Amino acid sequence: MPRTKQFDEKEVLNKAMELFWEKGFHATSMQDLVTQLGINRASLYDTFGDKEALFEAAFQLYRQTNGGVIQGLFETEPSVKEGFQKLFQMAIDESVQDGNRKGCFVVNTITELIPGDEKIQSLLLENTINYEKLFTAFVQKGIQNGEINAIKNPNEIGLMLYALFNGIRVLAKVDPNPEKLKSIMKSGLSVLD
Amino acid sequence: MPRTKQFDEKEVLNKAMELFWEKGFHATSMQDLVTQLGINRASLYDTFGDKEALFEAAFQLYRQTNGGVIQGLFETEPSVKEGFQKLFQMAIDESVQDGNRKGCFVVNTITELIPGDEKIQSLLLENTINYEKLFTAFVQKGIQNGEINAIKNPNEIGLMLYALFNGIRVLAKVDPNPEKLKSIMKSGLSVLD
DNA sequence: TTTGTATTGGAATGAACGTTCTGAAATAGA
DNA sequence: TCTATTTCAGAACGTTCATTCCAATACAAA
Repeated sequence: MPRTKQFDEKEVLNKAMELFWEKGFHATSMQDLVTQLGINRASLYDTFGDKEALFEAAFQLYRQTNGGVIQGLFETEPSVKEGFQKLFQMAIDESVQDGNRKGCFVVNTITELIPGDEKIQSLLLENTINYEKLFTAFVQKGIQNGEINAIKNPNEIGLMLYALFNGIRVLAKVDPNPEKLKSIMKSGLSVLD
Repeated sequence: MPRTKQFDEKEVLNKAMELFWEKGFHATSMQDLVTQLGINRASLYDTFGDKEALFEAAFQLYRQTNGGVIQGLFETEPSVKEGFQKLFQMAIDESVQDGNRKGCFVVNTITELIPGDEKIQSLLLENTINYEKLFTAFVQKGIQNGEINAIKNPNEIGLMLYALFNGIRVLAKVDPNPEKLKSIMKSGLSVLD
């Protein structure tokens, strides 16, 4: 009976993600979204709700996409040291290649929307703890397979590497210099030796 | 001849800094500033110029204050390892004690205003490079006084510690847990051993 | 082809935005 | 005390904000 949608919902959400990722929540206006997404105002509201709901959907899409990549890398990579190196190198490459200097959507959101809305705040906390566990477990795996000295504390090292990962994403926004970022990675990963 | 100012310029700028620091550039309105600063709209514009100029002045005040503290610490602290530990502990304490979860004004500004205005962008780059040099030079000092093994690369380590410093400020915003942050510090500073 | 329902385009809403303006108030020097 | 000059209070400016509304449109089922 009804008229069919003239746009692909996933495609549109992807564009919204890019926009919020680049400009942040407050600096992105609904007008920006209407223009860039190429769909009508009313369709935007009918499909995704208000600005906050759309942002949250876009953020979740980012989490899902990136989280999947990292989890996949950790699961398939037999060497833990190489796994971490690949992960950091991926982040560095992304920063260096991104002409828009978007940085990391998660980091951007943490710094922009805390303090603030409680919903997004708990989402950010949950996300962080997930990543910390992922990092820690991967270090643990390295200890179990003998790659990493069993004296090391996997929790401490996992947390540290995740913090460093975030720090790199901040610095890469100011100065996307591959050599410099590689130095940081090298020195950071030396804690695994 | 003229009527004298009824407010202390430095005091007002300090309040503006707090507000921008907590909410960021875009989420802070001129109305917020007028209300919180307790001075008149016209006085605000006459004294500091427009919103952008006021933000920049507030940001410079933050840089000046914080940069002075760090530089002072590095100059007076005889032990490099202890110096770094004190620095990180200061950042952790600040994060844990700050009920408003403001985080670091520099990190917040990097993630909010890049990409964007070129003026603030080059200011941020200059600031970052300054800090990196400061960190690197302090590691160098540790090598010279025999505290740190001369095999180490001071540039790599300095950059890494500065990246980690920024990462901690991000994570502390999501989860200001002192034990966790201390673990990160401990593991990070182990590169100096 | 007709009918019913969801989508669409675009105008319209009122509030909030950054900024400017005007006139009254206040004070240091003459 | 008078005068010159600046600050101050608050209204007013034109834009932009997020959101809603209303016909007009388009399409699946009858």
